[in-house]
Amino acid sequence: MVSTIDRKSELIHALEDIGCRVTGPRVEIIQEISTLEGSFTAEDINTRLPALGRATIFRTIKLLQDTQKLCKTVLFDGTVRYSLDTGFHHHHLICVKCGDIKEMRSMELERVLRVAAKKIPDQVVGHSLEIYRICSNCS
Amino acid sequence: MVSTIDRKSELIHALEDIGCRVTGPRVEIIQEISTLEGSFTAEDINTRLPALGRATIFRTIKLLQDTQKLCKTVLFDGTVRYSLDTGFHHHHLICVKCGDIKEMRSMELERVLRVAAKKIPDQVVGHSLEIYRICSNCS
DNA sequence: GTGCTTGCAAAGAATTTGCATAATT
DNA sequence: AATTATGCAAATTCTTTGCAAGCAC
Repeated sequence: MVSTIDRKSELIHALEDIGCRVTGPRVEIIQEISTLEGSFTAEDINTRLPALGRATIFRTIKLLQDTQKLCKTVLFDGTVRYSLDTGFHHHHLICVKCGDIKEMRSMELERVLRVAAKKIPDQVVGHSLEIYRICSNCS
Repeated sequence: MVSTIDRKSELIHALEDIGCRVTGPRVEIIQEISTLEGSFTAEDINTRLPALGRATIFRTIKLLQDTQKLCKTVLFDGTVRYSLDTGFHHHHLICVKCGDIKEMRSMELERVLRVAAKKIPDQVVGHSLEIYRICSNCS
């Protein structure tokens, strides 16, 4: 299990690595993201950090996506949510009630997807798979 | 192969079935959708039928979704595209260059997905799978 | 000090809604 | 004739941008 502190410094270092300054607002946003267990929306951060400008929140989220540490997911209804990213290829378990997103990996699924890709005449460049569920909090 | 005419009357009947009137604007929109081979955006229809109000286009598209004959897909970049729907469970083959969407079905994939779902402790209510490719027009 | 960042407000883009008018059944 | 549908324009929602002032390095 990764601690909040570890996640926080990992994200801060990731920003530094792409040449960003470590500023107060950015640290505050990273703090919130690290504390949140599941996925979140830009609005979630805005609500928790009302002193920050929305633009800063969107800009920081974008930077974190650039570091590959944050993953953007557009849900079936068009809602945009973000979740921490391990950096490995993975799929999402999405709760249809609260929108929470968890990562999921399965070698078996990947294998079948590779086989399926071979049957497609065009060049396959990737895939995304979302499994919809009702999470334990919501059921 | 389904003809444009068949698709058109199928969509018109589908609207009638949910208690909608068959109006000029709706028929025009259905005509365009039936003629288009792949997927399309609301803007595509608006461009082809500039005499119609945008609101009418969005409202008609929504009605067609209600009939289950039209499928809404939100792409990785947030773009919204629509495509004709067979009504059966299926997945999407999406071209990363032009956004074109084709339906795809695979018993093998479904089987593996069912097995994967059983391993998830929560109640799984569905899934969606998109395979990204470069279509023959774009490659 | 220099240049990257911030917050505000304004601009955008996409979609929805209210309402008077027009068309369908 | 009774209702539903349309088109326009205004309102929404979410996100981005321009810019002067404020920080990090």
